[in-house]
Amino acid sequence: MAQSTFSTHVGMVDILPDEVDKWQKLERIIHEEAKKFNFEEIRTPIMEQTELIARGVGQLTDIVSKEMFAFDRGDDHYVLRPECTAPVARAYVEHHLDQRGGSQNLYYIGPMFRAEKPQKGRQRQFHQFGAEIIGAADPAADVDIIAFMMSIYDRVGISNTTLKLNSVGDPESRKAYTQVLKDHFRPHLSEMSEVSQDRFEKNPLRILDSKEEEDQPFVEDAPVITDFLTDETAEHYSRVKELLTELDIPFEEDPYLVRGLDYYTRTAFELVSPDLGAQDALGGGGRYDLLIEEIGGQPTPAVGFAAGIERLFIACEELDIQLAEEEMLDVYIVTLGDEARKWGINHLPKLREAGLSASMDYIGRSMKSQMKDADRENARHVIIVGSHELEAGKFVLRNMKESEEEAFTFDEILERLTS
RNA sequence: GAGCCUGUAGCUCAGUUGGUUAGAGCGCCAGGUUGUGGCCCUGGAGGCCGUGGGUUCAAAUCCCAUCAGGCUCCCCA
Repeated sequence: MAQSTFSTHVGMVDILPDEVDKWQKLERIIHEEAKKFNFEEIRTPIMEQTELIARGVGQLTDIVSKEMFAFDRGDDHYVLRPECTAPVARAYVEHHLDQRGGSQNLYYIGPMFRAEKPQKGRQRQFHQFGAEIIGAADPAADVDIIAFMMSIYDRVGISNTTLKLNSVGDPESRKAYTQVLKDHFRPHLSEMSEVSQDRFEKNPLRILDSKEEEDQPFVEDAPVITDFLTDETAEHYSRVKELLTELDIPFEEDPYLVRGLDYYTRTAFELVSPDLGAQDALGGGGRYDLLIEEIGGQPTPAVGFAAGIERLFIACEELDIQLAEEEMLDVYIVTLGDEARKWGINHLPKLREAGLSASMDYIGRSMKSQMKDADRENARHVIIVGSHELEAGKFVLRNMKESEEEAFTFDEILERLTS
């Protein structure tokens, strides 16, 4: 690889012209699906106050404790947002969006930042799309969020995914469960991994997430949270499952699914794909009924999801899904000589005003090269302009797909191309 | 943050036990066609062999370090 003077920071990648088509296509799909599901887009700043993320995401999470890009400027603490749920919740509280009436159905697309060691499907600047329903406690909202998420993968054509589902309880059920869980692990603690021993104090639920071999025997026969849910939360959970079944959205219950962010309550879900390797989560989310209050708003139930765009593209590649369609150029003007070139420069705007995409050579290439360039740009038509044409006032219009050509006046050409 | 693997042209990759001016395909530029793309033919440009150090008469090749990427772990999207 040639050494260039500057390069991107580790884990931050350029999205080059050749790949940008698929980004635009995916964004279009997301906007269209959002419209169908009646979600409105929200765009929040890329930087937030560090305290918001710390409170919202959770002080003890990896994201906050070791993965934040944060800096101070004067008395202000800036952080590059590592996720977008806390920012959206912040905007909801700050701008009193509850006053718009009803629940707020919001979605976003944008870059997030986490200072992790990069690997496939994991970058320091990565992109997520996601949605939140704020102000609705009904299980129907949980299911609508999941349906919205799934509809995007359906549109893209990624179908071999597994939706994992769990309920992580409310504070009351979690308290009871945590007690039982600790009692379960305590006698074996010395035989368990260091991380798990650490989590035992900080967040025992996360031990269930452990992939350490020595932990497996104890995780396998651990009690499950779903046995300790309060009546209300259990009812909520079974209602979510009923609705998913009614909507023909297949899911797998995973009693050990624990989300890594502290704000989740009740419903938790994750969409995994066998096409992704180690980083196999396409997206995930859940209910977070405590977050809005935690960051200073009124107690407000909410549910949301976030999904990784780069991971979606990796899955597409594995499945041979071509997202981008070929870009076409309506007209390419091939010019021979200075007079022709002037003619071209003068007539390009007329083509564009007529709503056509139009281009020409600016670097004085041979006719053959200009034709090749037109071909490369996927031009539907080429207008050939040389001294003969200028004298006759008729220009060769070549249809590149049919390989047919005929001479017309410029007005006739406009007429033919726009009709 | 830890372990393992890999860095050669814009891209994908050859390069023998260390041995002259480091190769191919694709792409790019040009010519074959005094004014016609795709196919074909010919030619050309393009490499500090990731970077720094070491061993050696001699290093893309061996050794060390470092950086970057990949795979696991961790974590998550």
